[in-house]
Amino acid sequence: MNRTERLNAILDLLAGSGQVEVDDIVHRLGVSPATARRDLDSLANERLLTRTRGGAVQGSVAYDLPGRYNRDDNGGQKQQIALAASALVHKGAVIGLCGGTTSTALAQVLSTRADLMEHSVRPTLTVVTNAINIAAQLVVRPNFKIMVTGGIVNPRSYELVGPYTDIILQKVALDFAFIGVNGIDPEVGPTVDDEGEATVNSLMARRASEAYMLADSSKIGKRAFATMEGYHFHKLITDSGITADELAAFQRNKIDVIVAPGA
Amino acid sequence: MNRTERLNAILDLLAGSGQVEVDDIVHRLGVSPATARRDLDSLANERLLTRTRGGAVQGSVAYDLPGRYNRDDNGGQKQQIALAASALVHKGAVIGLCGGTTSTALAQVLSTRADLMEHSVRPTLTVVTNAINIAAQLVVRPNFKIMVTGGIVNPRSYELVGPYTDIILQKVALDFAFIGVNGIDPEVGPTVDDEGEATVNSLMARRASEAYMLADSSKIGKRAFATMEGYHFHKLITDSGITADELAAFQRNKIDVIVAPGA
DNA sequence: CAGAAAGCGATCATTAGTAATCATTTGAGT
DNA sequence: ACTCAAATGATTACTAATGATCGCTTTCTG
Repeated sequence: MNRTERLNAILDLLAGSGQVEVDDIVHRLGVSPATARRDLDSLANERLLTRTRGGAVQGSVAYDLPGRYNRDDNGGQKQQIALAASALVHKGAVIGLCGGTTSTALAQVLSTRADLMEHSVRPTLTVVTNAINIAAQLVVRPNFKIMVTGGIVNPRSYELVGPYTDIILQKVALDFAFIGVNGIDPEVGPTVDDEGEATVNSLMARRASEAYMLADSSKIGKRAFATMEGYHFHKLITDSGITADELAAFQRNKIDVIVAPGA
Repeated sequence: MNRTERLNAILDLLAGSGQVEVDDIVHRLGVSPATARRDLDSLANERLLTRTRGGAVQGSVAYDLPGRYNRDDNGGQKQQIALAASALVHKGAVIGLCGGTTSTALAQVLSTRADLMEHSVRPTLTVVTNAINIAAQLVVRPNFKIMVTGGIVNPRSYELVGPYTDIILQKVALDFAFIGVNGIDPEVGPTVDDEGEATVNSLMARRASEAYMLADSSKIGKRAFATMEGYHFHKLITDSGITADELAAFQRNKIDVIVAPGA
């Protein structure tokens, strides 16, 4: 049994009962615990499951609290970026969130912000997103209004893309858009790995009064596959890992950089 | 029982009665009071509940979600109905799935069907759904193509409804539609609890060559709030709990009934 | 109002799971 | 057959989760 077969077998186990343990994999597939963990970690990286201590659970649905994802990520860079972005969002705002880990972290921060918790007639926050994991995470908050764009699911990123996505995005107006990117270069601008996502991202940015790119400092200087044409980003939120040179380069290109304080 | 399961179990207890005590957790889940308190504190941090002395009460969160993969219902009626519905679906089909527990069970069955597992260039199954829990569940199958309709999320059912949903549904053509209903009466026809879902359901049915209602036998004779105008259903899939009288009544109204064999 | 009882937070030892490293094996491509 | 890279399993040190204990605070009750 090779690695690919095994990964599929793990997904099967998971589909059966909604969860799987390291020991299950060890016994049923006959590999060592080390390999079982590595497999689970790979699948978690692909966002095909969520790691828990001792195993994994299906998907990233809201109530399957990923024990670690929420908790000890608190000092991480993505978390810092998310906190900085959250600080911009006032009560009652209408925001757009695309997919990606940083946006997911932002959704997590927003979903636990105390001042957005109160019950009221109007939603305390309206979120438009093309990421079904973000929608699933936020939907347990009855005081948030969640709109999903529709489209074809990209299984690697949980994002919805395609022409149907665009149709719906053209019908909304956002106060803020937060766009996670896979690479951000002072010259080339923001890039992502998937051309479909690039289209959705730039369209979402255009529908917003203020559009922010989210990128941790490791993405700076990187170039991914697809550029986002049709929109010039002016604002970037990143972490304190950015160098002075990079900061200067962005300023030369008229991009405001918000640096989230370090941990 | 690991931590993740336990947190879910606590939310279940809370959803049942609106409150939960430390002692409940200690006895029913078999952990120490210290752990029970730590669990409650974690959930309170996530704003999923509100701590009280001795336990916790519901926060501003809706957790009675149909996405809960019916762990204890596996041999149940819904499962039988799902198997019967699955038998109708051939490889390569384009199907529509609305939300609800029965549809979720069908998604579960489809996602583990061996003949739909093979890798190929074309998707072995294309699923159009307005339920984000179903999309999240099926997206781990790379050989399925998943399309989400878009719209406003109904936090009680995980379903997307509203005008944006309709726009996208008008652009697809389905081989089969499977519509879960909350009530089915031989005279009144199918009904659901939410008028938005009724609209989406009937539209999805109209877009399909063959539309099936899914309803376990307890729903027969019941009437929910919203009717589905604009489409006359001809086919119902239910379980063996249906009575001969009910069966005859449906036949008088020209509705074919597929009875899933008992467990 | 006083005392009892229940709950709580803090701390610590124990257990189980994990990350990191390294040697060995496997397997694909030449 | 040979080489090299990737995958695997074993070992180690580390970290998270749990349950027990203790002293303190809150709440109940007589």
